[in-house]
Amino acid sequence: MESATLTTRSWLSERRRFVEAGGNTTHSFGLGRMIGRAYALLYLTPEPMALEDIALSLSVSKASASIVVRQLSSWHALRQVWIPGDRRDYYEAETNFSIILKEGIMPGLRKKLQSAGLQIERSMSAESGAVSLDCSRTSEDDRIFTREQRAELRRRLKTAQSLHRRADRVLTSKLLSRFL
Amino acid sequence: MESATLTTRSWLSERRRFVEAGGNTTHSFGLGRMIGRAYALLYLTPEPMALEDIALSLSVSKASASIVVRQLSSWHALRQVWIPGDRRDYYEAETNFSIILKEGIMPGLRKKLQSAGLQIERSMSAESGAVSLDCSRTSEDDRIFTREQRAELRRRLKTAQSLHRRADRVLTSKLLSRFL
DNA sequence: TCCATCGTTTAGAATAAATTAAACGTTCTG
DNA sequence: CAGAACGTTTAATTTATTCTAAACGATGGA
Repeated sequence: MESATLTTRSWLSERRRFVEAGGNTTHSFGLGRMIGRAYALLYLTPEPMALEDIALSLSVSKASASIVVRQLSSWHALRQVWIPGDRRDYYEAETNFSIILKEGIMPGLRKKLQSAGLQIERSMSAESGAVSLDCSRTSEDDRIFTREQRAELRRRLKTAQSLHRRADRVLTSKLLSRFL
Repeated sequence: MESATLTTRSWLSERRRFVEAGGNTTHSFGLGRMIGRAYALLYLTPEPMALEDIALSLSVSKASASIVVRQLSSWHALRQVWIPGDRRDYYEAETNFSIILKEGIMPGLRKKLQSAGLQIERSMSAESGAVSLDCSRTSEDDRIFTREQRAELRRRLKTAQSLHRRADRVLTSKLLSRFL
């Protein structure tokens, strides 16, 4: 064992920078900063970490750590590890990104898209059900649409629906997973 | 022209619901609520709208409308329309989603990914540059990594880098655009 | 030129989100 | 059984974001 086992402090400060960069990345994607910081930390920590270690390393309360760990776990981005003779919960990063993508992120995305798709369908049936009247405009809020405009509306709703379907298909298919 | 030109109020309230749903969707994707509301409004409005119309329809100030319109324009999600004899700026929705995706969203995503990729590279060179020492631990903050752990770190950084590259390739390639 | 009408900027207020300390329930240990 | 060590929940605070009103510069008539 002549060659060595202690990394210099420079590497540790580099890891800190990595952690902050992870936080900035997730934050810029609208996911909050803690998520990226926690995952990045565990990604660059070869041994499992206990909740308190995580909290200390990130300089946040145990409560925050608890929440972020739960979030990451629900995305399959973290795996819980039990260490015999230790009551604490240990976590390590799931390093297989396609698992995180397939099991964690994609389902979440699909769920969000689904509610959008529902609204599109509702609007489509509302549009086709909308009775056209010639007179009796009851308020200023009412608006006139020509026949051509109504046709355009229908066209747009159809386009939106087809986009939605294709997006869902992309998320469902293994195609994207294969690439990532 | 016996058949008619005035949609009932029910359609207009449906449009309002569509607008709110759009807002909720973009909000759930971390983009803020106004973006989705504004785009949805213009998407379901066949004629171009002036800034103030948008503000009134969404019940927000002209300042907010101005900001959100600029944002959407930068994504190529809105097109500016000039109406002769009218000083105001009119906007209409870009209904070709692949343009929005290719010109507006993808470049933004790539830019965000790029800064993450930069950090990965920096960490890789820091890791390989990290000198191993046997003694002279200077502070509690220093940590021991075994040779195996350092190898694992390198492996993980490489994995992250390759994921990053593939993600960038997916965003760059026409593949995704073809599907959407 | 002067006034009215735009769209934008900005500083401050309102709103939403993240974070924490403290209380709580559980589980292990002595 | 009592106490300590966990992780979670909650209510309150802090922080960040979003939104607005007012001021501003620019542009186009009168």
